[in-house]
Amino acid sequence: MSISLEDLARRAKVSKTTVSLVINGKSEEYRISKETQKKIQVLAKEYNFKPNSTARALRLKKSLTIGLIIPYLNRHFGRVAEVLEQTAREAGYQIIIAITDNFLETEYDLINNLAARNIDGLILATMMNRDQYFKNPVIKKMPVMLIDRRLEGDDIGWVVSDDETGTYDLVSTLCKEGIQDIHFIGGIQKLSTSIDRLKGYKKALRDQGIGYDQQKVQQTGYAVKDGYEMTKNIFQKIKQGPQAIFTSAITLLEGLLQYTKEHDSEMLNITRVITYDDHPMLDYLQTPIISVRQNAEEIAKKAFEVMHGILEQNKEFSQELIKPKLILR
Amino acid sequence: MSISLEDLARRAKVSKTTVSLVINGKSEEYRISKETQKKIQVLAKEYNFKPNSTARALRLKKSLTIGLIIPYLNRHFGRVAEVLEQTAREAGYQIIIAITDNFLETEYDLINNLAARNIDGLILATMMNRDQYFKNPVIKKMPVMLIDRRLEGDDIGWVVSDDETGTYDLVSTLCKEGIQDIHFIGGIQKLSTSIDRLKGYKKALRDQGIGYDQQKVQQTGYAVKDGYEMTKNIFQKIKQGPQAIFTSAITLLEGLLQYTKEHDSEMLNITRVITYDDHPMLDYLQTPIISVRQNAEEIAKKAFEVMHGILEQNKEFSQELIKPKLILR
DNA sequence: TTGAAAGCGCTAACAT
DNA sequence: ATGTTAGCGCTTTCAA
Repeated sequence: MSISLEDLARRAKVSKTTVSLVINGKSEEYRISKETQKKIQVLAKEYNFKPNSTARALRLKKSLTIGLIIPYLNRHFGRVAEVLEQTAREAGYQIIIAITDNFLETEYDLINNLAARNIDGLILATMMNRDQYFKNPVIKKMPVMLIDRRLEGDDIGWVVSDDETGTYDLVSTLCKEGIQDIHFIGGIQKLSTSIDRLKGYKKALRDQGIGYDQQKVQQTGYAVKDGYEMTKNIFQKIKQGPQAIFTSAITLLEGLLQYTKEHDSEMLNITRVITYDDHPMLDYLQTPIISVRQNAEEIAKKAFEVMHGILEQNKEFSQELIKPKLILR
Repeated sequence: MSISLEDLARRAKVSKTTVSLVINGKSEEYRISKETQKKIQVLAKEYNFKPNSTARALRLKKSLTIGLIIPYLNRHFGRVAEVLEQTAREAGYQIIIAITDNFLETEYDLINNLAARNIDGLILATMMNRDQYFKNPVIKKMPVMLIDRRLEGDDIGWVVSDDETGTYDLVSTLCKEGIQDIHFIGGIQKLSTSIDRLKGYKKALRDQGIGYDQQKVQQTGYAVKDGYEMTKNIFQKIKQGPQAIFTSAITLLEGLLQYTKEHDSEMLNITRVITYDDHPMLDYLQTPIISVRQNAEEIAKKAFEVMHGILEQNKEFSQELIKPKLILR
């Protein structure tokens, strides 16, 4: 710990007030004499004085800290966190990250936990629904921006990928190759990511004049093993393999690849695969897999920008759809 | 902000002390009556009371916060961060993450930055050398554990993968397949990861009776484009392709794959590839790539355990080598 | 132009 | 078995 403001005041033979004013750049406003300023600044440098941020936070009831709650630190969220951290730091804010593993109960815990740490705002990839969201006592009292998953209504701020359009483009591309039989492997049904991606899928089929078949849609969860099981279900029903499968997340794709590898890799010569989320390694697979890359950087920057506006400029929250990028293969 | 301890005391019609004791689990020690305990606990739950951690930190001069400085949040470090976060939280600690992108200057900035936030300890994947490390004024005054990269000497605590053995096993495996011509594509030369991996490579060759050829070793950096360039160098010298290439990190492997894909993917039918670091997608590449998976979970847990021991039990730092796992393909 | 003092929410030594 | 009180380091109102 470096020396305290009081120590510094004593050595400079002035009051705490004066030191505080100088340190916080309010010398002009309070007309502290040049020489007093100088004296304090020199001593501050000499003793490497840094105001104790804990005391400051307690007094100001502002911690210059923003909480980030996400399901995991995989490629996409890892990148979001990385960029958010850097963007925030440049603006003098600290990000603290907490991981839910997609458990609602964990999310509740973490929200309380972060709130107790006096975060000024929260950026959140939530498992809650609208009801749960508005019932949460912490959420009610704190600026919140959702990322990744949005909730209905114009009274909640969010920055998410344009999942519907992304999926629409992806599925349409395939349809235009003449493929009609496209199975949908999805994640957690109630999340907007799932809802919007399914919407895009349906819309693409409709626009291409292809009938929608409920039987071809499965949504059990985002884990690798979910992808594995859903793939299994498809191949057990259609022995010769379907024309195509869409996976709604990279983890589900992993499950699919695992299943086909364990069983009959040749299947992927017949079955075309497309996926939401991208990964550089996809470039090097045997099977060409078309994907959609979410713009993690843009999402992070925008989310911070809006949060910053709320905290420091009394701005309103807003809702932002970020275009993902189709990666043809 | 939730209600304060004082509020709670007022509602329970007891003093702050009593509430504090009950909340902090010292009821027995101070023989608070069962009914008082009950009363307070019920009210605490009812009002969702969480002690203000800023105030607590100020009073105790402990922030219950540990800084984590790493180069990026990729797969390996992302996993380390994830596990560290969860482990720490269970012990009542908060992790704050900062990203250097492998720039020494950024690292210095971040160290100062975190220090001003009163972190109790620092877990650090450093770019510093021994000299720089001991000269740093912040480092001198704070418990520090290195991860990923170690520094020489027994006066610094660290938890890192056993890079030498990992590489040794990897290279030996290949040698035993009868392959003798193995090129080494490495990262930032001065880091222990590079030094130890090169050591393992040399030792494996020696033990297999294969001569070491300086010409076959390149180490320019850990970026994807470094991997690309180093691969290019090899293939431009050896038109028909070398027998094998070892890449010292997954990013370098990506560079290699990119080069071979852009040029002549057939090359990988001749050239065997092995890599430090693993990725699930490797299972699905055409070319079977043997890899070494670092035990991110173990590294994170151990690093926290040691740090926790230092902070709360006056234990000494220690040095821990964590065994990575060979993944045959 | 500067200082005194209150108070942010909590813990713990000391009292009762 | 529980209460009183000082004080952690800082900012800010009010006073001088």
